[in-house]
Amino acid sequence: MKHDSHAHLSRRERQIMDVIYQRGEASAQEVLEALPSPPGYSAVRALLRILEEKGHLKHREDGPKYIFLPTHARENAGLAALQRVVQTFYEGSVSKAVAALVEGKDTRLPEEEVKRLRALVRQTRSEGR
Amino acid sequence: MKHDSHAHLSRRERQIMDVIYQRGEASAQEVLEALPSPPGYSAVRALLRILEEKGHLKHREDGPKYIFLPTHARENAGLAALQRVVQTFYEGSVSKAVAALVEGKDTRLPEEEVKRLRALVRQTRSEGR
DNA sequence: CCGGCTATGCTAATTATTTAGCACCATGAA
DNA sequence: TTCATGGTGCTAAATAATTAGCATAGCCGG
Repeated sequence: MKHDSHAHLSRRERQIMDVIYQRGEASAQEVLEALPSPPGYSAVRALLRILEEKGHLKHREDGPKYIFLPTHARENAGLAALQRVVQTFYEGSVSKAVAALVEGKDTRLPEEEVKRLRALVRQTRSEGR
Repeated sequence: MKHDSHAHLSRRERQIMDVIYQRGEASAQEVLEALPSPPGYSAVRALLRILEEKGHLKHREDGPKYIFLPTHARENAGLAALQRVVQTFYEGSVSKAVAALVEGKDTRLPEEEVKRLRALVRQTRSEGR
């Protein structure tokens, strides 16, 4: 488990990665619009370039412009983030974290979600699956 | 959903908050030891003071020294962090996030955890609990 | 062709973060 | 008492992050 990216990214870098993960991919313009207290356009592009140099982003060209996307698949990055949270706030206990999510005051889950959860847990095998 | 603390903390600040959340509370010395590529002692204390000014930490005195602890209870901070991750990486779907956690390759859950999960989900009611 | 628009790359300046250093206070041992 | 130890606060310097500005290239409409 090497990529604790979040630990070494700067604030803006993190914000930008979050935007891109959330959308899947984004142009400089789109990133700009999604940033809190957005800086100038060139600032965003500089950061995007840096993130690409550091290996967190790559881009494809769409006509004249660059569309940026993460080099590490969303699933992996998401899992890493989740595990980090579980580690930091829930003593490494997945069930405590899930409990918080499910019972949390802001989380009224739609019926559909609850169904999925039940199905999920039913299938779960313990250590030697 | 106000406290998206992580979005506006600097790198070191975040690292320190993580250490303190993980341990519950800590002295400057303990924080220092837990930090990755640890700086000098005064650096740590400066950061602790700043975090206290910003309202993220408070301290109590234990003999001559300060023991720092978070102002926002672990549960709240943890839930906020979880929700942020769910939002960023799983399109807001709790069940997708849980699926990742439970099926993730690094997560072989101990039997005990699985039991708790099952119990949890059994009790879960959907939107109007 | 030429000007306006929208991209990009790069550099330099500004601003924020991070750090070390020094002065000070309390305690306990010689 | 006197000094070593281990804590604190504050300030200024070093380093890193963030930003704006300017030069350039492609494309489209007049």
